[in-house]
Amino acid sequence: MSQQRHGSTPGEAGAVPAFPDLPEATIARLPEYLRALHHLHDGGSDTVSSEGLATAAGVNSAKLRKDLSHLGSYGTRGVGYDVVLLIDQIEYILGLDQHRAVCLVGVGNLGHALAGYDGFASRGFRIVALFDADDARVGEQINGLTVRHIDELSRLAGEEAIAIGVIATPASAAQAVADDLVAAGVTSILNFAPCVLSVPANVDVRKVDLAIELQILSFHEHRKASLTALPGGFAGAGDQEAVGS
Amino acid sequence: MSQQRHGSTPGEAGAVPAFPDLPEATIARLPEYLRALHHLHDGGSDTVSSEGLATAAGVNSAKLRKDLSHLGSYGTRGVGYDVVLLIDQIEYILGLDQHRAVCLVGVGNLGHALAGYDGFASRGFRIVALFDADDARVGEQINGLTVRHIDELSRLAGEEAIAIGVIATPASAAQAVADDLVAAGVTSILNFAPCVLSVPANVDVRKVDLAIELQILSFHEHRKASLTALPGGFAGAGDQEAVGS
DNA sequence: CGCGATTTGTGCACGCCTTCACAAGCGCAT
DNA sequence: ATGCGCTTGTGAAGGCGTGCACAAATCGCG
Repeated sequence: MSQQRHGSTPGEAGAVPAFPDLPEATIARLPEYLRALHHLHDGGSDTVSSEGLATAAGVNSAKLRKDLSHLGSYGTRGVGYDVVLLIDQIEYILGLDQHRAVCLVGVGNLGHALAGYDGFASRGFRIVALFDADDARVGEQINGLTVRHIDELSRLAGEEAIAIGVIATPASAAQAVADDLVAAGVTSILNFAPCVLSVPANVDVRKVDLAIELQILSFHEHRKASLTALPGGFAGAGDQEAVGS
Repeated sequence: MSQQRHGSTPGEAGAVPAFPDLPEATIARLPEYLRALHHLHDGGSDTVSSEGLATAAGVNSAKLRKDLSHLGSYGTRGVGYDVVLLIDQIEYILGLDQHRAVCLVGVGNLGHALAGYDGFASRGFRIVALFDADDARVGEQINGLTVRHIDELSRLAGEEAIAIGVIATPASAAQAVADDLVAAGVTSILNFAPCVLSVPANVDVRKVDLAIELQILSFHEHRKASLTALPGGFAGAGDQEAVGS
């Protein structure tokens, strides 16, 4: 869905290049397919039908087939998809065959958990550095990494190419950190701070706001509650509808 | 955005009810507007134009106006929107005026951080209970709450109505926990476990998978890398968009 | 009181995404 | 070899969301 905008591709007409420009919606689902495929692989499956994989990934089978068709014909009619082949293919498209270095800025409550989160390492992402602006936290050891001061970020960038930066700071510090990351050559940012970041067009930003998810659920709770309430009449508590004229 | 499906509304033709059924895309943006509005309010603004609010929320102004128009006419032409009025209105729609009890299951690495996350409390969500299946963790004090065993969930449900459950367990345990939550009367679930949950139609599930976000960023990194290796060389990068804030 | 500046609310067109439905292709049994 | 059943891949239709462009409405000022 609408994450922050990223650079539109120039209208270059590549004829089925090594990189088909997949619909954004498809890209967002590929990791889900990948997870389901790994699960099937662990369960001993060699092949899987679109119906089976769709169920495992929680989507419609037609959608899944169309998604996969975008990255080429890797299925066999009458049989299904080769699990291993499809895993390799999706991992290639997602660029997971290359281990991307991730750095994490902000080792507070959330950042601390992210630094130790198994789900990153188990899917090929290696956190190579932790940063914080708080001197009290600098030097702390987390999961085998030492927290460094944010000012050292630019120096680290010279030593190791960092592709992805994760921001887990308070909102007030996030923009400055983003600027630092961009200056250090980072071109992808995962932002957990509840604020809008301004970055150059060539930098991708994805935002995860935990509270927003709860608020969306809250809306649905509110909606469901208003439905179970008696349908006829009584417009509930919110009677602050000032009638204009 | 395709989160897990939730119950379709019966085709009842309510004429501008107290609850306009907003487009899902709009709902997902309302919390963002709300955050921007609070920020403006703290800054002393009484009114704000659609252009100003749109910039603060990182969206198009036409989109913002259309979103807000769905919940009624709360703006004044030639002037803008009354910040406080709009805050109240959005909070009402999102059901944030009612404090919803949240319980959290799984006090591991991530769950621990979530239990102490300020962003929940500061936006009206109160975590009232923590659960875990690991006896070694039961009894632990986190942020003033005692971790209880998952089996006590049903008993707590009798005492206090829990609207929202947060699952922060490993994927292998998530479905069983979801079943327990549903049995306890929970009708909204926020799932951090990387798996698909199966729940009754009247239960809403939203999923947050941190690793998926990284994988999507990885894709774009891969894409960008394959573009720079292309003909015209160097696609102009450095046009930072100036956003005063 | 009237006029111009300003901003909201929205009709409309466009594009993306989803879903259906089916032809094309593949393997297997006979 | 041939036909049958199964599954993929895709054309087409419909729905949803976005963004433009403009009419309607309001305020301030002379």
